[in-house]
Amino acid sequence: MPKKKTYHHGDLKNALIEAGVDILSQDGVSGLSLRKVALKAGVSHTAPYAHFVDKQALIAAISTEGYRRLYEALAAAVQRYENDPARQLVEGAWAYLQFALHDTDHFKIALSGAVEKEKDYPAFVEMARQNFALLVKIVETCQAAKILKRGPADLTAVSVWSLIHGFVSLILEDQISHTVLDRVSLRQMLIFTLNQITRIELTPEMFPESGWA
Amino acid sequence: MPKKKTYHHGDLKNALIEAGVDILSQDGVSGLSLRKVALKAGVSHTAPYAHFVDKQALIAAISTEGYRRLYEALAAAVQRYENDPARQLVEGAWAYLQFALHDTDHFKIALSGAVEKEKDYPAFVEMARQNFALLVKIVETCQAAKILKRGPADLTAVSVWSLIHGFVSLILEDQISHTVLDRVSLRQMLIFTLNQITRIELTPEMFPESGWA
DNA sequence: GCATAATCTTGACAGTGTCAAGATTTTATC
DNA sequence: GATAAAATCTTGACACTGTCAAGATTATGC
Repeated sequence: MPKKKTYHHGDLKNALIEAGVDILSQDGVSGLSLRKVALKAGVSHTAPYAHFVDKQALIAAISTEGYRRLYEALAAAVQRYENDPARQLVEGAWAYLQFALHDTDHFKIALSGAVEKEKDYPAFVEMARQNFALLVKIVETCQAAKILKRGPADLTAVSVWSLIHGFVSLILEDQISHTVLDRVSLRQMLIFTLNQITRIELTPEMFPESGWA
Repeated sequence: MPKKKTYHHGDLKNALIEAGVDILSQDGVSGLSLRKVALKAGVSHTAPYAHFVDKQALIAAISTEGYRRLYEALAAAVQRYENDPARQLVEGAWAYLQFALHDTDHFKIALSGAVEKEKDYPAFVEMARQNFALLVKIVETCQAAKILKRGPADLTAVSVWSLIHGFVSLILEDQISHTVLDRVSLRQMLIFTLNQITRIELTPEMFPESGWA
């Protein structure tokens, strides 16, 4: 993987982020070290300091990339089910869950507090803002279609996000009782959970898995 | 703090857990090291290995203690508002939030996946089971009072927990937009969120802060 | 073209989790 | 009650970590 020719790498910053993402999916959050990242990028162990003030800054960059991918997944789900608010809600939540399940450590590092003070990293904040804005849009559409309760869309979006994020987090932490999970599928449980906040009854049959994600 | 007399400590295991809890609240999750814990307990840096197979095992024990305290807080809220299901729901959620805000790192280590495989620690699993059982009870009471939708109580409990846990997690991660948080108080936002799943309208005025917690 | 900045390397340091070997104390067995 | 075994704790070591300092190399601006 490391192919060094010139003294200057050329695009080390992005190479480090890429290497970080790789190591993250391979060794998990606890296996992500600056030195391993540097090694994978083919530079010495302190080279990253030319581009990131400390490890937190690199983690923030990796988190930002994670948030970007999550946005892509969400936006794809929204776009695929244009003019079908209920489906947008369900598939958006489903995409959120799928991302967390398949890119677990990337999800965790971005949304489970690996970065202590994300506020210090504007790019991260901006991606977070975009994601939230997308959610608010979905919520507004759902409210217009009388699928969600009326009320300030941004407040409602926080509630909806809380519900989905909580469910996904508890799944990842393996906190949900197996007497429950043995009885219903993840998708059924997700739809059941979404049902708690919708004004119409959502059934799994209304949302057959399209199997493309 | 470390007062050593005898070669054998006597109750080192619990002393280590206590020291761990202290360090956790002082230096946070990232500042929690085996060696610091050992030092605080007044023993050498490898003494903990006589009681915990590795750091994860100590973290599991600390997490279990965290879960125990959370249970105490929840049980107190439930008991205080006997025969008032709506209030039990609100104050239970409020206690969950307060615990997370005041014992942030203890909450995080127990419920935000610091332990990789909690399943391997029976005491932890048991505390988790007890907490969930308490929640199921609250949910059943609320369902009987037509405050929550009907449906399997344990599934509904997962949904309710998801909502509260997600909200608390997002608060802790500082992920919730400040354009929202500047407008409403945390308690208002929590009640607004709970309102998404209740069949009756909860207003902050119905639940004045009792200021005892 | 040359000074200056950016980039990268080498070397060091303190702190980490964990293992091995041995010292000390308690417990169990006869 | 002596003694073997087990539990507990210490000392020392190892590899790995994030980070700093000093210097080497390359690119950039005037």
